[in-house]
Amino acid sequence: MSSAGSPQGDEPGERGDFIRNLIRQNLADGTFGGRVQTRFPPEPNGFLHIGHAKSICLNFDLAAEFGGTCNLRFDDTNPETERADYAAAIEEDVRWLGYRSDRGALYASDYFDQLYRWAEDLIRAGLAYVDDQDAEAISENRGSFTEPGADSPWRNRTPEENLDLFRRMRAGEFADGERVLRARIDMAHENMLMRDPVLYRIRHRVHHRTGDQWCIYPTYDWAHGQSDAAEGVTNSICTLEFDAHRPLYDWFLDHLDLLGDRPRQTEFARLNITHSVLSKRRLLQLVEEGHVDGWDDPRMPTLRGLRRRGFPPKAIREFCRHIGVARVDGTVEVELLESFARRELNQTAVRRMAVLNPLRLVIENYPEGQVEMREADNNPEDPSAGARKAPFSRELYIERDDFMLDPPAKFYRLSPGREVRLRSGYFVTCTGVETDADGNVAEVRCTYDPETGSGQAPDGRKVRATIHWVSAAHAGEGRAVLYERLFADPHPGADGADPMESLNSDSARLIGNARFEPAMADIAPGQVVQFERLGYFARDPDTPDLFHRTVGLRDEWARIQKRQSAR
RNA sequence: UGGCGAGUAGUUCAAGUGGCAGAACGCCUGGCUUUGGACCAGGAGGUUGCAGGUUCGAGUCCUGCCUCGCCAGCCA
Repeated sequence: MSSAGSPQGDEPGERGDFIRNLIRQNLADGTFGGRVQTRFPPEPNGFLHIGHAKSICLNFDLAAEFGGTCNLRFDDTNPETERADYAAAIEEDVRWLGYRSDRGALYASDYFDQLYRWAEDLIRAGLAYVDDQDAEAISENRGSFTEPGADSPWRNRTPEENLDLFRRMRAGEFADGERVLRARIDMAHENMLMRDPVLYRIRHRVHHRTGDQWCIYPTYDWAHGQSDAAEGVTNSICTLEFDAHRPLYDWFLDHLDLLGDRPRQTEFARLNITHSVLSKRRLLQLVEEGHVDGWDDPRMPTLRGLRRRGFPPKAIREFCRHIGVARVDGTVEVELLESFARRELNQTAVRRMAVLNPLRLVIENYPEGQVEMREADNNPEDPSAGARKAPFSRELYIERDDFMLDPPAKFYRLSPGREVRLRSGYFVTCTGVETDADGNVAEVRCTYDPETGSGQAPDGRKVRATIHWVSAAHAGEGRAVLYERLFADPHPGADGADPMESLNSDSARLIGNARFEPAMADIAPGQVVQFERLGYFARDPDTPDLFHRTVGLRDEWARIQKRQSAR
């Protein structure tokens, strides 16, 4: 079955994206002895977002599809920015997304000893040297895109001298920035990254795992490939900006004494989403400037934000599989993510009636004081979800939007003289309204047809609309937040603009006086429920009376209104 | 300015190694329905960045050009 456009297939021999094709080819020619091992390597210096999810899903799915393994490995080579609590949060988020690292959490810092030994090997081979130049001088002597760099005056030190100096660096004899260890490659190389890259820098800093054991720390380039090799990674998958690092990645591994195969780096395009930003810097700015309530604000594209918002992990996984991988930068429409949330939630979320903007409805011919329990399916898509009972009485609340005194064309809901169905209740016909001093509709009057309790009229007459309701005397009260796009512009910051300029000032609208049917009490903290006809809402984990709108239902009437007003 | 990477419906991706340019989301029509939801059926939407060339035949191969992204941290 599926091939084009649905890369989630795991049938061998099926065509797919360039990464899967590569792995299949490796498998066929025995490159890694039939092994497939990947890794997800975040730096523990912030929270994971939907862009990371793409990488997580790719790496773990690849391993699962080809019978391999995938590890979570923290790239913790820079003690200045990293923290243990970030690492813990990342582990939690990966688990929440639905993946388990095959060997628990691994750390680049676990390889500091091995990395150090490899560095000494390189020095002994005359391929690395200690440079006394400061950062500014190194930068100046690197040259430019069009001009070659200049050799450091310390480039030709003997291996003995380099070894001595490097050991003294490690022993703490020098201050931060006083010396670095550099690879001895080619200061005129057309790839700037090959112009004697820095391997170690001095940082007298406490590391969140190794404490004060080290005062020299490996750079990303020196640590990454070797960490991959150390743990047996076959396919090291990273984003496009590391493309230029690949020759370096290979150079190091080619000049070291490895136990196993040389891992292979492959790059793919990172994810962008419309009406959002994903750079760490912008996300941090949103939090620090108070545009959102924190890293787990439901408007944030962080996994914690999406979780609080009610996005099911499965929907995120399916989304990531659907968008596939390529080497072209692009921006996915946020509507696609939402459509995956709807698809999943439609199958799994229980239904409840909630009225967000209450309008009193009085049924004139329904006996005062009478209450009957109406049965309603928990989920029409899933009979095994059972049913609940909702109290029905003479005075109800309906949605203010479901009534119009003077209805325009194509408005099928309640209006004077018109009959509609109350969901899981009876047919009612509007007989009139009560208005307040300002002439606003304060209450709608109607009569009900006791013969329509089955949902159908015995005489076969039809109604065009079914609306939701709650019994006024039995309703619970609560609050709901309606979210819109955080950024009004689909591409915030495009053409050099400041993304913050397009912040949507109305991205969170609080509804303070929503009314719920009593069975809303069954909804657990964090659980997502469908408010019938309105959308999916997640009960806040900490504030039980608060619901976050995950995503609305498709709204045909809203679309008609939009079209009419556009005319 | 040098190097590398990339250009296929609005968007994201497909289209063994030259053989009828497709899917999903979005949009439009219709059907069905106790959610104007879901579901079902259909439709619109393409000069495959541009210009040449090779070939019976080019999204795919060749040449030139254009546009976009990344690279001059002791960040990752």
